[in-house]
Amino acid sequence: MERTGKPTINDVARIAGVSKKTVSRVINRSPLLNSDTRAKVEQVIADLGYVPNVQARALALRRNFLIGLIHDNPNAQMVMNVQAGMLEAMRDTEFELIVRPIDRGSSTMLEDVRNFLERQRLYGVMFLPPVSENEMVAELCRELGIRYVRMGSATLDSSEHMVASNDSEVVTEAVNHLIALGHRRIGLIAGPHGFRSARERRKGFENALEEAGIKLPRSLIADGNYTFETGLAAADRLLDLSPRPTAIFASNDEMAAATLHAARRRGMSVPEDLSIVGFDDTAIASHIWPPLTTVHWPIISMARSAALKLLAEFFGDDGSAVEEPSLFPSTLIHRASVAPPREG
Amino acid sequence: MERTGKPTINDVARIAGVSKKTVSRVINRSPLLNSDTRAKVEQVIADLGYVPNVQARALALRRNFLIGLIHDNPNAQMVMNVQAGMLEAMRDTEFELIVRPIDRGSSTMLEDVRNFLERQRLYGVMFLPPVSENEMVAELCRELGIRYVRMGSATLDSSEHMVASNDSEVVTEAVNHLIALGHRRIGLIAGPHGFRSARERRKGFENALEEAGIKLPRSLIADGNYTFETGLAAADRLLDLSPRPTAIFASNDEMAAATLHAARRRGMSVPEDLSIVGFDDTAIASHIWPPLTTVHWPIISMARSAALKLLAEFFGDDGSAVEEPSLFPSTLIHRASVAPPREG
DNA sequence: GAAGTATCTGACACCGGTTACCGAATTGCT
DNA sequence: AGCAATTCGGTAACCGGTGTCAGATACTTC
Repeated sequence: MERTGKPTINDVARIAGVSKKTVSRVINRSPLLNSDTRAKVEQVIADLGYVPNVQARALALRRNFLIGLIHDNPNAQMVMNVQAGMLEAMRDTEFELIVRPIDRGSSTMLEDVRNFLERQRLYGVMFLPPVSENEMVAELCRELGIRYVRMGSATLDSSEHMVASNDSEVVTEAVNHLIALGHRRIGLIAGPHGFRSARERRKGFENALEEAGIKLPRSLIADGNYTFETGLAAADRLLDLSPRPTAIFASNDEMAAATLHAARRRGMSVPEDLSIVGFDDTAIASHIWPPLTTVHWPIISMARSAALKLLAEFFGDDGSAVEEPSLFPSTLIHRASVAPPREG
Repeated sequence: MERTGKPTINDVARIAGVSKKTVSRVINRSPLLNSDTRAKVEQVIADLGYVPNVQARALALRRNFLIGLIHDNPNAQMVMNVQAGMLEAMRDTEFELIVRPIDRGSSTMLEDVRNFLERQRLYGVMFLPPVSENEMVAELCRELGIRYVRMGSATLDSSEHMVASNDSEVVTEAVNHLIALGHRRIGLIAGPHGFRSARERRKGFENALEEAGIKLPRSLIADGNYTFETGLAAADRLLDLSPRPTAIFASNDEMAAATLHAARRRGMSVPEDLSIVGFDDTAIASHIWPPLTTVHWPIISMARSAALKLLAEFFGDDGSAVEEPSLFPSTLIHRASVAPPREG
């Protein structure tokens, strides 16, 4: 009998002189197995170079060895960082990453997610903001019995299902810093209303001004969408004001970069004529000139931790011993885009 | 008998009063089927909301409905763009995207790729540079009988397996532009030696100078790694030269942005004191100030096209009728980072 | 030494599809 | 009408694993 293709569990069983069920037990590290038998089977597995068939396991277990990433995020750099963090956690495991962008606006969004989850039978899934802020997708995962973790800017779920940051407080800190330098007319470029992170950051901004007793004209708040283009429009609107703001806090780095772009386009110097603070600390923040003072959002760590939460059960044994953190404090990074206002 | 969970092919067959084989034929659009039968079965499928089980099909067909993306690329924005292009092509299909970064340096790289491909039984796989330039991975796909497409900066494979651009020529064009403006001392920040794209771009650079009869001191070429950090170091080295170059071509936008950063850090004006040209036209090129003159590399289109090549067979019927292009011309984008040298 | 118990191991059905093969039904042709 | 060719649909085996449960073996206990 010619042996073609890869060896299967049957080949292993036959050669080792045991049943395939026993081989299955070896693969799945079943505890109730005689160690001699185990050693014998493992030897055969090694000799043959046997690798269990993923598809067959998926069928029998009704579960794939795939981790999903569901997102609807306008910020490419951020998505990339999340992927990097997750892949780091999954490195050298048998898990793979499957990426699924969805359309937040679509009326079939929830159905799309459901179909995706039901079809793929993922081992676990991670949601990025803003989808992660949608309570219904979490509900859906619970209903389908799928492990999930949500990433967000506030705690929305229990620790095992959440990695969050403290956006509000750190923005307050950043704005306090501007105030301490003497800024009084401080503009805000807000994020999209649908994002919890946008609301948290705005809240942090308003808290700082309120604490300092600064009354903020409504016109100093401009709306953006977390994209460069909307940031540019918002910045232009703020810089057209008279008197101009002496500092602007943009709710993410893309829009902060756009603010810098807008300022320089009209011949202003940064930070002399305008101080700028961003949020995220993505690559662009340190790449542009002057490098941006911004809030470091530890997104790679968050993503890694999220993936580890999903895999915790698989790694088993110590499981809860090395509990992954759920709150990741953001920190203010001082760079060159902030200075005292020009004239006191 | 209680019906729990999702309906299976057996349920459909029973209710429609046909055998599961017939249902299977309907699903797989088998041509030899009575249209009445087909209609009846399709009706039942619709009523039940039946969806074929992906895992079972994967097992039986020895093939998954997954498209892989294998990359080892330092440029996050580029990888993101590729994903966007591929996902666009895969939108509304039953295919999903599975992402696999690998470690080019690793001695087990080829084994890693093989294991990945063998385990996952992908429908097709796409390789990004620089892995895509490795002839052995292509050989591997042929051996395993897996559809593949390589993305690169030169034609390395037959049309159905390749999407390529014309880096060399367009760089020549860009440098000719600098020469026409009067630049004579033009620096090059080269990409890593292992990248075909880096060699093509360098070749284009050297061709332009040669055609113009400009002899280039070796010191005007600095090595980079396509990352911002290495670009910064290379730019610093070039700007330390005396006399300084009046223009610098950086082999990608990241390094061009770093050059701008380095120049401004030492108080130089761009483009007055230094002209800069980049390559890729990623987001950062238009976001920084001044916006970069750069080469637009149509990577999203390339990626979309690559994915469509992989899926061509699946879409079937017209198949070769709408042949996807394989060569994607890059074009020079004129923005504000280039001007004539300061003094004639 | 017999009975009881804990520990392994194997037979068999099953996950939900597909393919091979075969028989039945329909159609075409003389 | 009779026979072959063609089309359609069904049965059974298979893809390569896992769950259930009973049987075999080893170890205690009295």
